[in-house]
Amino acid sequence: MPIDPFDLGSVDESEAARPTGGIAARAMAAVEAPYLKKLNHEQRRAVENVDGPSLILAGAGTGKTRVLTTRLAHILHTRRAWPGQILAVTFTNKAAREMKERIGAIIGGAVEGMTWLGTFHSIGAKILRRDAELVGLRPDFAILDTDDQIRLLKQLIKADGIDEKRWPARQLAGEIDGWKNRGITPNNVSAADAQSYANGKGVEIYAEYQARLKILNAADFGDLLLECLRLFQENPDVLSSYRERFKYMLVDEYQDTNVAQYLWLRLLAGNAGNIACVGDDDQSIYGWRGAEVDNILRFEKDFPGALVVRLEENYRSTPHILNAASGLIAHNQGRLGKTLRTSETEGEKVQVKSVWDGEEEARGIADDIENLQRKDHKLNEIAILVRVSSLMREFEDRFVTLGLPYRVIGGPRFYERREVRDGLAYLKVTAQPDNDLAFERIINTPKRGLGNVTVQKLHEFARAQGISLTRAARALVETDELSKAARKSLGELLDNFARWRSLIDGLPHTELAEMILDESGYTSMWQNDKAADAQGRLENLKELVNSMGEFENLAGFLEHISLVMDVQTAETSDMINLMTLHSAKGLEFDTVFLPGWEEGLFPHQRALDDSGNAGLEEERRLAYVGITRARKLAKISFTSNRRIHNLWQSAMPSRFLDELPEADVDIESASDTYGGGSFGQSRFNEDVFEANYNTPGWRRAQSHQAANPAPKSRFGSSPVLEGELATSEFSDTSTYRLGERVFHDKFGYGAIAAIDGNKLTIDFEKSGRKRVLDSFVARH
DNA sequence: CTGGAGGATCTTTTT
DNA sequence: GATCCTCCAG
Repeated sequence: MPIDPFDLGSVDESEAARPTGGIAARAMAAVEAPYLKKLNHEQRRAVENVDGPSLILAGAGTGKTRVLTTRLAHILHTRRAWPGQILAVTFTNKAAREMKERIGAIIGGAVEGMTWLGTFHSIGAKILRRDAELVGLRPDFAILDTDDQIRLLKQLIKADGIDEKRWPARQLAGEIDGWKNRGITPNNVSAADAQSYANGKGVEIYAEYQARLKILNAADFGDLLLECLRLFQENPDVLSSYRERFKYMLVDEYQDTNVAQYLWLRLLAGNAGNIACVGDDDQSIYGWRGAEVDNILRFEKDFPGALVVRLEENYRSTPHILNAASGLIAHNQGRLGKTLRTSETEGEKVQVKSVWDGEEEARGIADDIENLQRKDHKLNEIAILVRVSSLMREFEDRFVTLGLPYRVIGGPRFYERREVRDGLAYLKVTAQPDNDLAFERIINTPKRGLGNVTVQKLHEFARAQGISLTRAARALVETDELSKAARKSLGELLDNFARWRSLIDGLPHTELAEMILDESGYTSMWQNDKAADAQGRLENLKELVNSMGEFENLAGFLEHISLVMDVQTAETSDMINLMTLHSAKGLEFDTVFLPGWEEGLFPHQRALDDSGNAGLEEERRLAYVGITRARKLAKISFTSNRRIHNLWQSAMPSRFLDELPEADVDIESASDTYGGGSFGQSRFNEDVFEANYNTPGWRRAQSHQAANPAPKSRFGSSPVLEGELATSEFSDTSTYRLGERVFHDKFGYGAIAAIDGNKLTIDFEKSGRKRVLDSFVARH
């Protein structure tokens, strides 16, 4: 509800007088603005201390967004700044959108004046466009996405004679992104970093790549920040104009900032900046894409005298859920430390359940959901949070079988689908004739006889002449350089583009888009495709054209989609929510299922291998994020057997399970984790096991286990039968004796505690009691 | 230049 | 299991 008595929407920003937060205004504010009444003591401190740097540590469910938006409203209300003088940055478009909506709800129309509210990248792009020439670009530069980036790098790698098999472009793209995230230009890549790709050649290509971008008049996502930094550093006058403009700065999710963003913020904030950063070090889960938890841990050093407010009153979860999450996260070393509390007293314990395999896990969770549904639990209020998206499949299969409605959040995004990207490429070439990457994408899609040979010739010519591909094509069509067929085909394509281009101003852009897709043959390409998904692709193309309707013209649409890759969906029907732990951050549900808590999967082996203890701590934060999404009930499960890449692996319970405080956890004893069950047996055969025990992951897990023997687990002690192979090829009675010491490839050394036919129960020294087949152990 | 076969690979995800 | 990529025969 708009409550602003000053009607900021009508204030004329151009008038000479600037709001100074004068005595009168402050006095009015002191009369206790209504929006302040809804806040608790800590929140109020965070809102009212608007001058000077402050760090707001907002634990999960402590009203972070409310504080952020109220603080903004407070600045406006007390007339300390105009809407256009506040810089407010978020990470995602979704967050920016939400913030805008919520501020709008407090201050009304004045939110439209907040022109500097947006993501780091969109604000970076805006700043760059204003002074593009100063960094060697034109104001209409194109923004490349990851796909374009990789295709461009491939060309450079090939041109440099590097074996692309050995050194994939994707890897170099990752390295370059990493450098850009850390604010590193080609000139100051460290020697050690440089070695990581093609014996140091990576840096040369990085430099070539930057040069190419300038020629193409393009910037990638990293450049939107990195080039901004250069702009500020090389042009003090530009920097100071922005410093003067931004009276107040707000940063959301500060724990996710990377070095480049950090430098960007510091430059803009200056020494005495009124900068407020909101974040939670315990929810930093994006280290793998450059986020530096260190930024938040170091805040007080960076901004001496900063006010630090901890929001610890949790309004979301029950005490057991909070305690379980707190107990878990307490195992991390590098944290600022917060203790969440709640005034609630009731609630169920966190449940932990052990199951045989992924199928049983999905079945169990689906059963639970049906039971909840009978008790009128909304499906919308249920979420399943998985570590990796490949785990979603089992659940989807089960839900489809049962007819339970569900939605996948995250997942492959609309603008990343092939057909949408192709369609966009046609539009881009029409609007931006020199967009080489877009042109190359569709030059032979649909097939029109313009293959590698032709494209290579165009490239050579374009490079030699220093012109773009379409210009090169235009020139070569007039000559005999190309084969007759290619010449004809290319000529037609160019004529088409010229015609479409001439219609840009004459035809509504949605109609033009339809025309382009039809006349280029792109639509019929999919119409003639017999593949099952062709129909869906055609619908996506329609949707693409539809979505253009909201924009004024083609150029405006293209600018929007290069920065906003997500599509806002107004999904209202009642469905189960299925997503990765990463995309769950910021959301909350009454009931949350957390499947797949197994060593190697969660914590993920790759995180441990790549980043060691830091990786482990990030995984633990991810677990913390998962548990704290739940308001009333959290159900964790793990399997004994997991199929990964179509290979069966036996799994150990996640170490995180042992880190949950016992008092807050209920262990649901394994229904049928081993032996005798009606399922599971037939899935195993010796081949699978052979394969299993030889995978790299397996060996890795073993060496890891040997290096850090896990403490005896409350969960690991339930016996697990390794492969139910009780068939004729094994003797019925084992030749082993009770008490004999044996060695098992996976579990290590142990003593035989019981013998049942060819099944042995063994007390392993490192992994507790297991049931295994005698053929998997050796006498020691 | 095209299409199909065979091979390698496979966290997380935003902009 | 699925996808993406390369290689080779037509």
